[in-house]
Amino acid sequence: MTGTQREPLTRERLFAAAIAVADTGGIAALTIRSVAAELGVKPMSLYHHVANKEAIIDGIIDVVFGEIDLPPEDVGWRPALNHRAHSARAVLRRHPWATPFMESRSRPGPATLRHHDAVLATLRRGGFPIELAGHAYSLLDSYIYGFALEEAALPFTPQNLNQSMAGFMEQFPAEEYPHLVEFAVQRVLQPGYDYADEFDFGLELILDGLERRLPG
Amino acid sequence: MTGTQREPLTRERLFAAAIAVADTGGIAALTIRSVAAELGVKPMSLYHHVANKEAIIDGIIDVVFGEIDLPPEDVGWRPALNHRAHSARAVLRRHPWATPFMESRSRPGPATLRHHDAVLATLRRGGFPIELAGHAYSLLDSYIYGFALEEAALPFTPQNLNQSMAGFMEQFPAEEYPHLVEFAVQRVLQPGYDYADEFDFGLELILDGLERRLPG
DNA sequence: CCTTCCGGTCGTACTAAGTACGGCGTACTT
DNA sequence: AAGTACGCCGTACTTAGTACGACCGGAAGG
Repeated sequence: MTGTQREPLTRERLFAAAIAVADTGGIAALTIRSVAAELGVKPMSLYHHVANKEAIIDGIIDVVFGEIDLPPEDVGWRPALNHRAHSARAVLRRHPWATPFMESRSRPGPATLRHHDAVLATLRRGGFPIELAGHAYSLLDSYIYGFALEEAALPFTPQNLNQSMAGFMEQFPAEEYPHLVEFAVQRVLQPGYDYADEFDFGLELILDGLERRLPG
Repeated sequence: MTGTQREPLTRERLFAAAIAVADTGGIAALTIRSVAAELGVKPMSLYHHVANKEAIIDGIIDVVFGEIDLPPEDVGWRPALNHRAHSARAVLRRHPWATPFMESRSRPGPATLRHHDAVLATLRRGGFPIELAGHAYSLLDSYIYGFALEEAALPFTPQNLNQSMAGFMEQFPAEEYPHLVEFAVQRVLQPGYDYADEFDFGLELILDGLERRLPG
């Protein structure tokens, strides 16, 4: 059409555009039309590369899984799982819209399957009996996803914390929720507080507990 | 219109209908039109009771919070938190669509605030210094929500497990994911396996770890 | 070089959903 | 009996997913 040659559309470019849209505007902004616009293309063109919007979600979730580092194989199970947990959290922080979908795809992609396989391998190689490996995986991922969910939901960042907290606490009668107020004043509003720091406490507690439950 | 007198519409009836719709058809089925139909009323009638669809979500999430038992005050912190965790999980199992929204409301309702206040009270009364109370709350809720998210996402139930697993494993070349296959065959497909049982392992591990970190 | 064919893009249009605007009936007040 | 206010709804506009089939440009074959 114009003189500038257009990159040909591919599933990869489509998914990248979809992720860019979701990163910018949240999952609600992810529409067939917005992705098409991001790509400089008309909506119906996407349907030659994906079956429908569901397939786009499937695709971008697998891309997100691919961004998470696999547990390194050259260290013990504990540092390996620690590394993978921090990587997962960093990725979910970059793509906060993704968390609710990570485990909900009925057609997991190859990166997803490879990831799960590698984590199970780490556990088994680390000496976890199969049952304990299942417990450990469930616990770790529940924590990681749950934490990502909470972090994504926080209405404040360390920067705007004071303002949003003030507006927040005007909404309700403080006397009715004394412990909430105590926690806000004595903890959240103290200098240096950052919810992100909570992640390591839970992760280390969980890894401690798993180590303690390892046989032999 | 007809002879049968119609119940007057209220926010409470509206929220109850919305929850019924979501429980039946998932969050995607929750539309202004479907809620109106559930109530035997026309769509625009709802707008006399709520500002918009967001306000309906706000409302039903507060109702869901209200269904969760507060930690009982007449027992120690550990059984109290255990009780509240199981109650939360049971509620989120009943309303699986709710999990991603539980912490994402920028206008939490009274049941939500009361709930958070009561949990903090339990921790503080149990001897948790304020910082540890924050750690504990973040960890517990991350785990509970994360677990609920995973449980809601599982494509199988104990009943249909074998069939869905079989269909599932045909989708990919088994040799590429040996640990996934091992886990499926040696664990998930064994009689008596129920993902729901994983909840207690993690919860007890977390409560153990918290107890261990309590001062004095 | 021209024709044929095909993969990929797009125009049109239908359906579902959120919701703005204003009408209208019923029941209670005075 | 007339006014009034509240709550219900008819209509219609906008955005979104997507079915259907047309169109176009380059590759393949004569």
